Amino acid sequence: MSSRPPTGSDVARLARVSKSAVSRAFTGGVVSDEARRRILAAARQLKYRPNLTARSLTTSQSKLIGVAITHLDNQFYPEVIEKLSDRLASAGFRIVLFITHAEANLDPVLDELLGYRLDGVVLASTSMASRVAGECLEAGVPVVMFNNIDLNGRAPGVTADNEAGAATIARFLIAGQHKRFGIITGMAESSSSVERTRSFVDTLVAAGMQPPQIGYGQYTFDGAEKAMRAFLNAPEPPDAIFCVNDHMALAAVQTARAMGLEPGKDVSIIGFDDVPIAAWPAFGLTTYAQPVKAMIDTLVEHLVRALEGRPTLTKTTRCAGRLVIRSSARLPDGIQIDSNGLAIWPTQASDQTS
Amino acid sequence: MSSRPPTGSDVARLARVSKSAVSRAFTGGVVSDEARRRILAAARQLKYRPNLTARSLTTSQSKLIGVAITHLDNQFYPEVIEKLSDRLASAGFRIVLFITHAEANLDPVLDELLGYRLDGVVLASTSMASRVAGECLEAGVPVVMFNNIDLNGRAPGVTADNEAGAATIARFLIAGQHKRFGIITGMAESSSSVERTRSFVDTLVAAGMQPPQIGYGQYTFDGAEKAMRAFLNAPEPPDAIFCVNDHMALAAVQTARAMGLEPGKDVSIIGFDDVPIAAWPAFGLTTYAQPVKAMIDTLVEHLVRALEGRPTLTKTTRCAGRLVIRSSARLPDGIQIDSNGLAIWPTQASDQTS
DNA sequence: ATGAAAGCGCTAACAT
DNA sequence: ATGTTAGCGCTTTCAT
Repeated sequence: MSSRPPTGSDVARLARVSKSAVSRAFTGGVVSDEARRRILAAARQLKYRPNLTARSLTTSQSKLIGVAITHLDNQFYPEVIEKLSDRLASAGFRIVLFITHAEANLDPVLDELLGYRLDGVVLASTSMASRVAGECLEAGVPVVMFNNIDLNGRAPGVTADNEAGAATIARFLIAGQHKRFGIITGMAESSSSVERTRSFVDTLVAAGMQPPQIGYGQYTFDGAEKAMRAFLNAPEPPDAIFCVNDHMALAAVQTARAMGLEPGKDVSIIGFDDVPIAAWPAFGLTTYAQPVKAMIDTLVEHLVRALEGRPTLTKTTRCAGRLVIRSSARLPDGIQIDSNGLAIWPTQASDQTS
Repeated sequence: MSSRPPTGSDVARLARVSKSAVSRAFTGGVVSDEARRRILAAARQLKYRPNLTARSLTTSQSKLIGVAITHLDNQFYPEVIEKLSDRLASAGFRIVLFITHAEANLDPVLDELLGYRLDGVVLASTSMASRVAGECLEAGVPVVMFNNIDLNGRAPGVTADNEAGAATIARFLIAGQHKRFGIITGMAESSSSVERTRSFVDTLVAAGMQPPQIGYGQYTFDGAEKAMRAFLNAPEPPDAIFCVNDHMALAAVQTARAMGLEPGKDVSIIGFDDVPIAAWPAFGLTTYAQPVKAMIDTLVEHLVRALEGRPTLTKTTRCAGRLVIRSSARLPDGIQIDSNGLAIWPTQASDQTS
């Protein structure tokens, strides 16, 4: 059935114009109204669509953005991908997906990543992100890091304001009269985890509190559960626990319940992300919401800037989020409720570039 | 920095061979060991990688598979995408993502979908899937439907065995001595929803039960919650409710609890999918597990077959899943527990092509 | 405003 | 085994 998709030449012949005229008609060039009419008619008749692959060969623009990401089981990322896809689509770009499993050998992935002559690459929490970023940059492909920083400081990035977020959480917990703190961290090489952890610890200590006990959750449900059990079985269990992402916080909430403790009452648990299910009645997770929309906007801005050849920043933009107060952590006195029915804890604004 | 990526000619020149030799070296053609050595050395030195775009122009194979999907908020799809990406990657294909929001105008999407000369397209629960399938097929692009059927019966597809699943659920509920049934459906145009609903109703009626009350959940959390409230506030509320996917079943569980009812005790709720969080302690959702792995394998098989020009089936393959029994629905007597600690309800095998 | 011609980087006959 | 040649389908000078 599929003889061969029609080409621009086919259309040109039928419309009795040159190939160039067809090209112009489809790329917004100058064509007389009469010619355009004939071309469009011929194109419709033949069901012609410009071959984007051929176009990209001449324009050296693929209109394709690579997105590298590890596992989608953290609810946060599907959300990010969906929003990113939308924003990029309206700018005429499509996403080529690279789901990387901390593979031993990066080279095949790199060959593809660079072979497709993608217009840009987004590196979201990929293992070996800095190495990949370096190679892309060397090949002249713009890179933007997402919730992740280039250790070599060459690629721009966008993250939530991890410092402010973790500090806000610490202060909220202190204000709630908690005395013994715990933290469940993510992967050791994750900058998000590191930054949130450091800020949480620093804020606690600066306020004269004991530094928190540390559990290593590896960003997994099971890891968080294990860490939580260790906390709660200890002689002096923490009464306030910060999990560096919601996925683990949700695990912590359930583990606490399984051990007969009611989150928000017997023990306070706070997460980071504000994934959709954090708001579910079964959890009511208090968490620091990442400003996904703002982050994506910034990300796309970086990308577009680089694409237009404008000088690309190599800074990491940190977007301020906000603490969404629900029921998994005990409230301090004097909390306000906003118009959405969400409690809002005053947090100093911070949306600067650092 | 980015002068211009090196081309095969650059490598050829440096290695003092012809372009074709370089091409052969990178595509597994015949080259003498000596030549290959020089070529590879030159390539490494120049950091050369074949331009996949140019290659696809000559081979008319892009090694790109389009995946169209609506919203990722149903936990089931991230899982599918991840597994699909893995399987395709090992066959040398990458995914180009098309997240479609029931848009008014499909044409721009189609122009892209077909413009990239994708090697194949997967249509997963997209609105207008049949229309899109038709256009792709006409353009000579292989299409496989996922959990969705081509109304015109031209594209092959793979789904879970919805009939068997819903029937198993109905029988399980009947065996559990339930008397009044309810069902919360998805979108009216979703074949999965339609098939599951029909089979559930038919099985109930064939067993001499009253047909279920119907709630329209639209596949959304809010829709399911609303339907659930209507059920439970009625004078004669159902004591057993089947939600055609887990996303809604999870909403139903929480709604029941909010109304003071304990799922599995006061009311039975069963879902369909077995998304990861269905297994979380907070839910313990009894649900019919879609055999994702088998489905993906079959899907990729269809794709590869079409790609190799082998005669493509236009049948829909229905993969048998299994009922995973947890705590959200009252147990019949005589249930067995398998080695995973999951209860297994005997279900007749069914993995045929229909 | 339009067409002719060149070329993007690659592979695939077709020689040799 | 290797090189030469001719495209793949498009955009883009450059003339006219």
